[in-house]
Amino acid sequence: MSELLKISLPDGSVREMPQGSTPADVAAAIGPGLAKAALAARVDGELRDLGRPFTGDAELALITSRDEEEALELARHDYAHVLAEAVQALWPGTQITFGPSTDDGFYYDVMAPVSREPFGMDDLPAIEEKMREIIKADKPLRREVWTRDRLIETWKAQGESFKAEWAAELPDDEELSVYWSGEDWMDMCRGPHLASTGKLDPDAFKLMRVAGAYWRGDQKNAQLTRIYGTGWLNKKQLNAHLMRLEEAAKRDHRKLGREMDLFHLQEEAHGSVFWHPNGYKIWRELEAYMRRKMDGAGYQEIKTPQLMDVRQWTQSGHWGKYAENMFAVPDIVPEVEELGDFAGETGANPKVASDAHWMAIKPMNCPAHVLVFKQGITSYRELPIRLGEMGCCHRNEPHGALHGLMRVRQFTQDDAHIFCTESQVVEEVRAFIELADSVYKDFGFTYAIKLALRPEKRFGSDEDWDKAEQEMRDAVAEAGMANEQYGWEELPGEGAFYAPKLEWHLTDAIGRTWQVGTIQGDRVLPERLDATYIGEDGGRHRPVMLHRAIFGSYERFIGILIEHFAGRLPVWLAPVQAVVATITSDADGFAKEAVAKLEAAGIRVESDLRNEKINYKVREHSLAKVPHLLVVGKREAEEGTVAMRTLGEKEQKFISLDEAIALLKDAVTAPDLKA
RNA sequence: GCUGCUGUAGCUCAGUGGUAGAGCGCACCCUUGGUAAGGGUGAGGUCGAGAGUUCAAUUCUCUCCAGCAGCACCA
Repeated sequence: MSELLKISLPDGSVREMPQGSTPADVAAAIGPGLAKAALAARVDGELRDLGRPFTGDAELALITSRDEEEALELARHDYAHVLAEAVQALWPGTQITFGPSTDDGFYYDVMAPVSREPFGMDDLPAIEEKMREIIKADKPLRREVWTRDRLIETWKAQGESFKAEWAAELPDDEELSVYWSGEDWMDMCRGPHLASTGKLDPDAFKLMRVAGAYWRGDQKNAQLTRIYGTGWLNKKQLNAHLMRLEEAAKRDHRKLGREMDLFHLQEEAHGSVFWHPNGYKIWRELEAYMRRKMDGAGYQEIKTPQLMDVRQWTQSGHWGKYAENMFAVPDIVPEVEELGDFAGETGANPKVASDAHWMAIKPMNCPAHVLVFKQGITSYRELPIRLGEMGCCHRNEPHGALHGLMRVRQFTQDDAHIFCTESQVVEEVRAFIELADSVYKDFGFTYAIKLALRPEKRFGSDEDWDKAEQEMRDAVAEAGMANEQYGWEELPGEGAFYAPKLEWHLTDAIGRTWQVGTIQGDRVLPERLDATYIGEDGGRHRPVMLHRAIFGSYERFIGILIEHFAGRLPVWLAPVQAVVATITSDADGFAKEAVAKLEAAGIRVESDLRNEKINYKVREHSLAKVPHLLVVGKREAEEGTVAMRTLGEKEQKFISLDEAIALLKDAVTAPDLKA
């Protein structure tokens, strides 16, 4: 009976181990270093505890802190358990419910005992201290399999009504396990866990905040307190994370937008941006840039209606699927008496007749682009047709999702749709990949390309999806980007319901990623809206429609730029590219002359003739992130020179006004216009 | 949309059951100063909106709105 188990390792070797062995035993057999470093095991592809015996021959991979993703996940899950243990140790009678890991940490939902108020921020330091004690005690974490009845009874006996309820509802086919922390605390958990609490770094976590949560996310249920923490493998990682948060706060585009007077938001139009002159200068510069890029790439710009009859949206399928996120408008002229209080100050709603005919504000541009394509008869000889639009769209986003420029209700896309034949798809996608690459490089971004594959709920046959996905792969391969350098990755299940989606994820200056560009091959909408072209054979054919964008939305892209550059935009985008500041009023005349010349040279320049000291002016314009400051005093006025101070540089240049103009003219040139 | 927190001057924030304060900014005056804050004076607020409790509400209660954090969502 005591046959040896065959355990295959990632290097291809096979180790024979006695029955009842655990991954920990294998680690020990390989070497003491590995035994110490091992955190968990992957057994036949499933993450397991080190101490859980093999049930037969198995493939084993040992997880160490070098497997960062798994190690972090394990550590965060363990921090969550330690958090729960700490809270119960401090306040016996606290009920625990559920505590998973999150993107950068963990949380646990708990319910304070009746004897005290719900937990608040003030309680966090004490909980952290207790957590450190538990970690330092290095309590072994031991798995046991229990019967359902025993679980339920134990929880009931401990007054843990939530856990008892949950235990009763766990699926039948699942082995029910508990984990002991030492001998005095246990929690029901599927695992896996680290071997002991001591595997966690007591200085690599921090409790961040508390928030309310309902049991099972349902507001009819009891209200719990969710305690959030961030957790890492070591203190260095934690500090880096905290630094990132601090740095991100400094770069927050909402804060910088106010300080730099770029835009504002207010409740009467929440989710829609009021662009100020400075902010709109950035927008116009970007728009002009994108027009040049798209004109150069064979796109034709169009402009389509903001409002279309609801029946058009019904036909395209949007009304059925997204009506609740669309804005609809009754197609009526309000009569004066119907306006009632609406015309006054109380703000009551206008009356809408029950038989009003409804229009909807466009949430996207594609149906209108198909309608443009469908005008007249198109020959295959005209394809591909690339229709672009700086399309202003409205989506009624969930209110809790709105966030500065990043998530808005009104936005403008650098949108375009390419109508082409089946055989042109790969080449069009490849050309787009290169266009996108040239744009992101102009802004200094690195990026990853990912392919979002078919979702569960989808239109079309599996063969169609096979083909559509392969087209995208082929195009990326032909562009030479299906590799690690371009972060190439496929994301199963994340595509749109009608098509796979290539996505561009930019990495910003502090390592965050932003999904901006996308291209999707769509065969559904041309079908629904009956778009056709005449083929070589004289018959009607369905074009493929490629939806694509590079910035995504102007609003969001500007937000990303502000955060990426921390407000110090490249000179060609800076709202104010130079300020001429005087030292004394003797130089006012020369300053005005300099401003006039700079303006004539196409530079966005302002003068600062205020009765202030030069120190004050330097400080103010530096804080305003003006890239170039031209200081003129009596001496410069007499000599026709300027003292040019560039943001971020210590040295200033003493040069003639003409030299300064030449330097600035070069500095403000958009990257695509540089030689 | 869900949960928690927040809403006081243009901005950042303090404060109070008897209708409010600071710093910065702004205006005016003095100062003409050579590279990150010169000095003085002054203006500026229906304390998010509505209702309730109260002799009295910016303050307490409720409802709504918006913002922030997280979650869910993102064609």
